[in-house]
Amino acid sequence: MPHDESKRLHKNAADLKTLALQLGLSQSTVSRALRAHPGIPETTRLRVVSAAEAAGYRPNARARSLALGRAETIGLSFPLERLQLPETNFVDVLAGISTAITSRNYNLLLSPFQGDEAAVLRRLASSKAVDGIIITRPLVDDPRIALLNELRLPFVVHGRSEVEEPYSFVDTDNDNAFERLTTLLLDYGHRHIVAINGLAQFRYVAARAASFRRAFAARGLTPPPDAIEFVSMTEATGYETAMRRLSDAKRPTAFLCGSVFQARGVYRALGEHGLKVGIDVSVVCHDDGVRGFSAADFVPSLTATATSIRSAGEELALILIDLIEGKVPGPIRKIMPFELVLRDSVALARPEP
Amino acid sequence: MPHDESKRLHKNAADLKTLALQLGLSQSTVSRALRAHPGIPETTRLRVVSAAEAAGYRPNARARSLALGRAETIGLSFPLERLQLPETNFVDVLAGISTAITSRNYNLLLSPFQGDEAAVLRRLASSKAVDGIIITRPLVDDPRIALLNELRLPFVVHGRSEVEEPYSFVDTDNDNAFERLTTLLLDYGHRHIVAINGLAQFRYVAARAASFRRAFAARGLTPPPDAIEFVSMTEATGYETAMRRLSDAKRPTAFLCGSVFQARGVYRALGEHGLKVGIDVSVVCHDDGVRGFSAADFVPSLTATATSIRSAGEELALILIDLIEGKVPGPIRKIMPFELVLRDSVALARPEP
DNA sequence: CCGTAGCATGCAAGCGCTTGCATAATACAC
DNA sequence: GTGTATTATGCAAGCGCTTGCATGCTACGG
Repeated sequence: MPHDESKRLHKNAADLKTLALQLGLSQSTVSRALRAHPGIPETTRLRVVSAAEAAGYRPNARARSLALGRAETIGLSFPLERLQLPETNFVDVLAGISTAITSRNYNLLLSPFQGDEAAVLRRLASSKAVDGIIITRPLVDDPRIALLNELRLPFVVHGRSEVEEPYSFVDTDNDNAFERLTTLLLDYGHRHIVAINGLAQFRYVAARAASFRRAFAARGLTPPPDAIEFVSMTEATGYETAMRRLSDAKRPTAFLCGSVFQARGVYRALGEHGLKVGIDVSVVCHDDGVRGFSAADFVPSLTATATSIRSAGEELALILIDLIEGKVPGPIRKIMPFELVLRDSVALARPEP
Repeated sequence: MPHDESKRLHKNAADLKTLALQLGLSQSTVSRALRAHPGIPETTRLRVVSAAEAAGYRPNARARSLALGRAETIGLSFPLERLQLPETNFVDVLAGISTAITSRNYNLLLSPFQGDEAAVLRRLASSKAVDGIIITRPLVDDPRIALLNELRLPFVVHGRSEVEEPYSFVDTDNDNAFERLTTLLLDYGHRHIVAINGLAQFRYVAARAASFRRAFAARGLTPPPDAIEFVSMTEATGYETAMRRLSDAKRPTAFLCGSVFQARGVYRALGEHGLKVGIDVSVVCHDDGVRGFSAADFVPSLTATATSIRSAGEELALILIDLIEGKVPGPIRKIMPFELVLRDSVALARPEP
């Protein structure tokens, strides 16, 4: 360390001990004054605080978290690919989480993983690197929930699972949104609707499929078994699926998409078939409010159930922090609201030829 | 804590002490065995390691970092907006960093901020929350570099600055890439080229402008002063700029874009003017390899200097970790390679009418 | 003027780990 | 069998903070 002396030239109090020394007080008093503990008279507190400020003192987070048993840090565990795929709403969730932790003065530890997520969660828990964790994309029957309960690490799930275990979550209102979208198309006279859903292993996909059928059932109808397509949430699959279904013997009159990415593919497929969206064929969609993919910007603009996945991210982090700090008791369940925004992509179904 | 006893039911060794007790060894020996210190016989080491594994023991990261003075965590400080903007290569950098820290077994602490970055850096440094930090988007004369040197916090900059201070960086080869792109257009006979550059406050923008002029100078030419446009890196500004310049009295024959986002806007503007890319007007671009925005996928495909900003992210983290661990000495400077990929967006300039 | 309540502050243990130094045990040369 | 290397392990002091408990002091009623 060639510059060791220069460090001492700044009369910065690097630690509590020297700060206490400078003030002629004990570490305990200084520590308590800085944390505004009751029993410390206001005058001392002010004296200590201003001395700390002048010295540029900040408590050592490592020592503090060891003594306190809390690190004021939350973790986010996610498969590395979610940052690599072009079409992902993950970044928006991350932005929401970032906003929340900034406002609550927490830190965010990113835990990307490849392969075994359980191992990552175990490591995070037993190494006490974080006070709690956010997990995403739960499966229908997700083993991580039981694991985290067993590890006694506070956690919040983005989405729901079917497990019996108690857990906190923030989820999109899939049930109502998809029922609403389906009902809208039915109202407009559509009966031959293709729902482009996500991959069946995720719980929200099942929920959406059920809502779709429920909307039909509410009018005494039953959609044909092939009405729902279970494919990934990308433009490419939206395109391929639409292309395939448009060459069905009986062409669908409407498409319901799970994401704006898929909807974009559907628009393209319709264009290639020379069909006009909102005239020849109707399209509706669920819109998570992903940056740069607004349903409002589609041409023609896309009727959609709008929600903010960014707000969901904020909510996730806020709930987790409340849980960690014991401000709220048991499992918190939060369903994010949505609204149906009517735009130009839906027309009355043409009478059957 | 209602479940306190159940914790003890698992005979997991929660800490070194109990693990040592179980093994009939001292904490020192167990600690050294786990870290494979020399002087610990192989047989003891194996015994300890397997016992630790069986007990599911993992060292407490908080205690470890306090004792060690290192947290095996790096920080990434960035303005919150960079996660909110739709058109950003930041996520790709993040993906690269994530990959690298996973492979080196480090953690990544995200420090989004709004407003005063210097305060964030100060906090990060004096609270010892991270061992080092990555900063991005340096200004021509960036004060953060001096600050971090003063704080003695290891850091790496994504990009370069003009400051005298020593610092490590990873940067795109802006100089050669833009000279190469400009030369290509000049080779094809273009003289009336509009370069759509970034905002002038960033150092890379200045470098790119200089390279553009240098390519002209190499043939004894000088571009007109309005040849370079300093605008943000978005589709919208690419579009607006191109629209504006296409109605110049003398229409440009080629556009050189700083990012694929801008190039996308230029394509759209040309389309609206009824001009064919690669026939009527040529377009070249620098392509950072941003997810989902490949120059190869443009129609017609876009000639570009290709680099991987994701690899740059990896490099950033690897260098920072080497710096932290003292594996490399002073400032490391790394310029990422690129290659010029010829595609269909460039044609010979039409002879002047 | 004494006793005691209450206020301001300090002592010291402890959070769980690392590590310099010491010590006990063994090996080997003579 | 003694002396010295060498090997295997342990002791205890920190890392910088928090906090339960103790202590000295002032103030006030009687």
